[in-house]
Amino acid sequence: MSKVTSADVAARAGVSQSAVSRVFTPGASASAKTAAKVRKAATELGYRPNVLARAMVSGKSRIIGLVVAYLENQFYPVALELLSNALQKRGYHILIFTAPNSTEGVDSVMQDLMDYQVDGIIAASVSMSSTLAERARAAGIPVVLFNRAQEGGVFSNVTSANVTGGRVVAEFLLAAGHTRIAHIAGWQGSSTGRDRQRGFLDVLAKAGLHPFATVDGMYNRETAAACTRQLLDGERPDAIFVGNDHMAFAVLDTIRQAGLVPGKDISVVGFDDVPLSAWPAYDLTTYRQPINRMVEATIDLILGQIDTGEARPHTIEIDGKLILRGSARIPEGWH
Amino acid sequence: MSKVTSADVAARAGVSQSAVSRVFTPGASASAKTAAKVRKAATELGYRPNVLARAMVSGKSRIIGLVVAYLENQFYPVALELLSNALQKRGYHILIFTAPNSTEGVDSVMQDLMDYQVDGIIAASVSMSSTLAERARAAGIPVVLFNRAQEGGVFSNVTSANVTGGRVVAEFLLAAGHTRIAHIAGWQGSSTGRDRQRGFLDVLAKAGLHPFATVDGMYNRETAAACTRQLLDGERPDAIFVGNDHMAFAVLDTIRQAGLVPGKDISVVGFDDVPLSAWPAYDLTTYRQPINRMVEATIDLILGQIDTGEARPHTIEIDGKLILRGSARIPEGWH
DNA sequence: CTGAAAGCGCTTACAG
DNA sequence: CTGAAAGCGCTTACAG
Repeated sequence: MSKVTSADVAARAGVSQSAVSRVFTPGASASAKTAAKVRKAATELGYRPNVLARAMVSGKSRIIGLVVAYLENQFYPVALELLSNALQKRGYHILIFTAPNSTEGVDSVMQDLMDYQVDGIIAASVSMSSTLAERARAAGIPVVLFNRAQEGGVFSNVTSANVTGGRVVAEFLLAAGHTRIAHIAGWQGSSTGRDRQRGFLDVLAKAGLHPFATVDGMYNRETAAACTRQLLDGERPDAIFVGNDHMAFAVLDTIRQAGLVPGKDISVVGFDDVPLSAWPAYDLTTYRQPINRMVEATIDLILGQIDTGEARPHTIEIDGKLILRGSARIPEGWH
Repeated sequence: MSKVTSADVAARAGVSQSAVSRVFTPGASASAKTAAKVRKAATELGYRPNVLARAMVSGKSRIIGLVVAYLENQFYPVALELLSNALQKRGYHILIFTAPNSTEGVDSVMQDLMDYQVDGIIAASVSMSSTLAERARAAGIPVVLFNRAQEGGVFSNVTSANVTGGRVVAEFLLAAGHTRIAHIAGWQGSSTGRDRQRGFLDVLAKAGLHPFATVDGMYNRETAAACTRQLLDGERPDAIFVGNDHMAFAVLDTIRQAGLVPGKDISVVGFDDVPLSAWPAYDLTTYRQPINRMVEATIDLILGQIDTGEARPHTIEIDGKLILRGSARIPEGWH
């Protein structure tokens, strides 16, 4: 019940309250003798500095707000864990906000976040209004969009090379000799969904090939499964590029339920390379988003902006890589 | 850059700073006229109360610390999302700490957590020392262990009926006529791993059956896969009870790689019923932990203790349910 | 209902 | 190096 304060420690150690504070402030000046007395008293009393009080006066909460939506998609728990570990190592912690998918929802959540005086905000897989951007800027809080870009360049963002990824997948499927290539796209309300689709269709067009079909899978399992059932009805595609792995699993399930064999009867390629993609049950060929490097870049960016106080928007795009597995026919010479 | 404070709003509205505070404090008294003036000024200035300052004086941060470890196991992201949503709805937010698996690691993380003056702590899938328990109690911070029990009853905890679950699985496999039943157990350093195993072996023993083998899978994919390969070498078990779904997926993968068919050549039963278990690629028979009810109970418990200030340890155990799918032979009369 | 004032637990110039 | 004092942005008795 008893909160031990620096004054309590000061009294017991026979020094001033300021002295106690200095001993617990890295870089502050305190004699070895004072430090020893203070530490002893602190230990005896079980004293630990109140981070909130420190945050109030220093203006630094050492809290990073994280807005996250699709936790069913394994990409995000993985990112969350990496982010949290790396931040913890640097003395920061994550205050988590699960956001509804709408811009208004995100805005209200972001507002909440700012009320906590977070030092920075990482928004994973969400978009937000420019009003909010203005507020964050006014408050001097750096914001980084993770795995999502934004029109107008008001926010910093870290993504993989989505357009290139889409292109590579198209080249891969073309090289394998596929001619009836469908695309179950990522949500077209998101930059990732649009960019991957754009790169993909671009290459197809250049090759003079019309896509067999292009539909919005909404980054949703059920939608993707329904789309697949429809595609399988009648004349079938011989390949499907799916906007992310999470949907691709549903596509593979549906294909198998139709009695077809992925990689033989029909090639399937995903996007992300979440851990599950490598498990034998799916063995999914997919374009890897280098999540480790995306997380590092995000952390460097946001901590850098917190340290320097400079918050100009940066755009970072990290190269991905096609990972060849069993769900798609492999063209000669690819590996 | 400019932080707008209640004093700024007061100046613009022509009232005292206390009046501004009251307008933003639910339940405090302020005339409609004052409230209107204040709200107008606040909106114009973009004022929002500083949650940290409020926390300092009220002693309530409205932050719940969450300690979590195994985010690869889908059970935890799901729990995290449910927890976060429910808490957000009640005006609380989650400060997240990813913990190493050791007791010391957890202790240091918990200490960090308490420095943030969290109102309560939820520890998912981790154990911690009784020293820490003492500290939390001294600080008046309620702690709830989620999906883990603790010796000595110092902490509150919410689990499913793990012993019963183990028993039910054993009865199920026995009823299906299996006689060479192996157990790849959950980590024996955890209460869940031990309890499930105990219930399971208990029923087998009462039926006069020796388990075909019992090994510790450590809640780890690779370990579980290695154990499975070993079990498949030579005379095989005809059924395997796996300590959680996360391991069971590796077991199913391994069985298939050996050219065997789960549910026909060998029955596999997991524990948890994570979303992936229902996907056709795995179609895993498993004992469901009712995660929604576990989350509700956890939140009721911790918010209740925060409100009342009473923090006696409570132990809550929630009934689970066996979910029948294709990975295990179904005995007559079961459904 | 409302304002002046104290105080939450710290950090940080300012003198010494 | 060290202490006294101001101040971070609020809430909350206390008078009126």
